[in-house]
Amino acid sequence: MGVSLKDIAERAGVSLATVSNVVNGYRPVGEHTRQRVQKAIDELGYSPNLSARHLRRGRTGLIALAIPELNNPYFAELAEIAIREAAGHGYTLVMENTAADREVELQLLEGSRRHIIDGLIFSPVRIGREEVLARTADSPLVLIGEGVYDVPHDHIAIDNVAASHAAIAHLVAIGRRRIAFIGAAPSGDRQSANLRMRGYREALAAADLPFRPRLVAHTDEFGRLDGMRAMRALLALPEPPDAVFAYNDLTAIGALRALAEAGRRVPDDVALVGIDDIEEGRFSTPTLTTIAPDKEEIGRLAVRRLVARIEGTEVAAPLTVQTPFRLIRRESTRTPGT
Amino acid sequence: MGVSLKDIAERAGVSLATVSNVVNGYRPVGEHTRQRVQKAIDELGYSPNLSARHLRRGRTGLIALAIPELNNPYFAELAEIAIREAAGHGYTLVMENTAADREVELQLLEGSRRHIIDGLIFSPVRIGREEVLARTADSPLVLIGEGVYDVPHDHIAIDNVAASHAAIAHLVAIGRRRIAFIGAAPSGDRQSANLRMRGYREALAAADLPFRPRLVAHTDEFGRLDGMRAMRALLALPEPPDAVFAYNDLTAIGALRALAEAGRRVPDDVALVGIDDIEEGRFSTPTLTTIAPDKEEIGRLAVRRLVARIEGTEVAAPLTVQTPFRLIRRESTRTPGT
DNA sequence: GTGAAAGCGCTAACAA
DNA sequence: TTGTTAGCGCTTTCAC
Repeated sequence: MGVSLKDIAERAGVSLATVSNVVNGYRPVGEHTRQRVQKAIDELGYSPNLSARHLRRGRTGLIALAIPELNNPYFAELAEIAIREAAGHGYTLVMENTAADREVELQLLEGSRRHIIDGLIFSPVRIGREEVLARTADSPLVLIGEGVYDVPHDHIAIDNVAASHAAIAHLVAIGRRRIAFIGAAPSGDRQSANLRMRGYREALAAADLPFRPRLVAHTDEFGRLDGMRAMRALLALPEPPDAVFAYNDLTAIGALRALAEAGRRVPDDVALVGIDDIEEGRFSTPTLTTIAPDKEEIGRLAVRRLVARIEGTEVAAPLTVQTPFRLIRRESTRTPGT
Repeated sequence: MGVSLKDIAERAGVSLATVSNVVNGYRPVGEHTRQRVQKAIDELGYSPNLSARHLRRGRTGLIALAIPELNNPYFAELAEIAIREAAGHGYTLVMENTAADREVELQLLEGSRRHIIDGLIFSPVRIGREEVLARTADSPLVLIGEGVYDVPHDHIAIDNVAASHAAIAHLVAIGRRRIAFIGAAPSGDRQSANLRMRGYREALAAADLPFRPRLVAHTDEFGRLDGMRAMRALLALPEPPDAVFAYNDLTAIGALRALAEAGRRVPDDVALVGIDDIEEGRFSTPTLTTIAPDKEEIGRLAVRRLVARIEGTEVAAPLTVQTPFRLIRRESTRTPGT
């Protein structure tokens, strides 16, 4: 199986250590020696055996990104950024799909992959503070998304309550009064749904609008189908909403479809705002107004902080970083006269 | 760093080899011994160090899935299936994004990850038969998608020419005569685009329709934006098409948006068919008629054949497997009276 | 049925 | 600036 350091050493007439130093640059190597070694490497086509390196170093060069749904374009876009950033630091990123399953999330925390990954970027949805605190694995952990705070780990997230606020404020500003929320979690165990719900209620209160429980649609999951069903239910109300704030763009897209099927005009009859700024929302008809998190920043920061922890270059106490977001107004809230 | 075999051996009062055999089951272990060892494993919380195991065995337990765009939901859906299947075989799947870049594809073939992966599932778009034949890496390779045939590797794909045929035949059947194709590759180096183009021409000929070069729209990439631009160009023609066959669902979605912006009705003015059956097309307005490959089958089969090659259980000559596809008719071709 | 020991390829401590 | 060597944790051959 392939060319080893030893082969190179023999070919170049030097010791193993010297070849290793040419490859890794830990200590200086004479110019003449370096060239001979490099020549041997090129000729024989050497590449280091990572298993051996990692066995020795105690690290694998792999980091994991655990997300609740690979199918959600938001996470696919985030993953793409994280993969690129990880590669830039010499790490390979492996994706773990938790499928928003509590058991899978717990296993991940317990270090089911302990020996294969150096660190974990984790977007938990079914577990909370207690479970994270009870974590037994000892490799670095960076949390992304919402839901778990006050734990001794770096955490990158947008301010969900503020984001919801901004969405509702926008709907209020264009004159809507019966604003529905799609995507409340059924059992309350989905933290981010709770936060967005809280922002919804706070913003309603701030605008002096009554909170109407019937305008809150619960969903099991947060995909297109869930959004569509929820919207149908809202449309069946005696007094349907004139605006909808959806948990994410995916449920908003589903709502859009339900509205089209029901023959409602968007935004004239019902205005619509989502969260995530997935590309799909820039091409739907109508295009979708959304709260855009800075995915680039989230992905990059998460990887950077994780790598810093792994390599011990970061020693400061774990930080919770709020990344910026902005409202992107598109056709789904572009009403005449506003 | 963790509990090792040695710790277990000491605790249970047996040799390393015995513990290894309890863990791996390569040779029988006495019942009494097994229990003592198992007890020690449970108490100490042992899990094998994979780097060490892999160094010894010469394998890493990692397989890679290299795709041209993680952002394309088709590949995200495929990846999800492949990850699940790989896990079922005890492998971890890492995703490689080639970004449809020829250089990246070549590096992959040369085994840039030689020592980190046991095998590769590869969806090439910029390279052809020669490059695959010149491959230097020696780990197993399974090709998916179209473009490279007659190479000594397993290959899973749908019959692209037939798929295009089916799409065009459907458009002809609902009475369309000026059928455009969106997604011809500019330089001809994108194999699958060429194949779909071929199917398009053949099907036109079979229906006694003239091939009109002006109805063929070239695109640089194959995303929503590309589809939108191409559609705009087609609409600017003196005699625009009455139907469009798009390279994939993503370009079709872009085309749909261009049609909406231009105020054209779909399917009344222009009917539309894509390929891939991504979920987005089930929720767009109108919903998108598509050629649906059997993603489940493709993902599962690719992983299975790769694992079989890695583990040497498959010794038969490499096979090209054509997986089934079917036309799913939705609103974008649902015309009155057909 | 069980044990002893070699060695996978590499890094790093120590020596020269 | 370069070389020697121990040992990371595991599997596997050979011996008992």
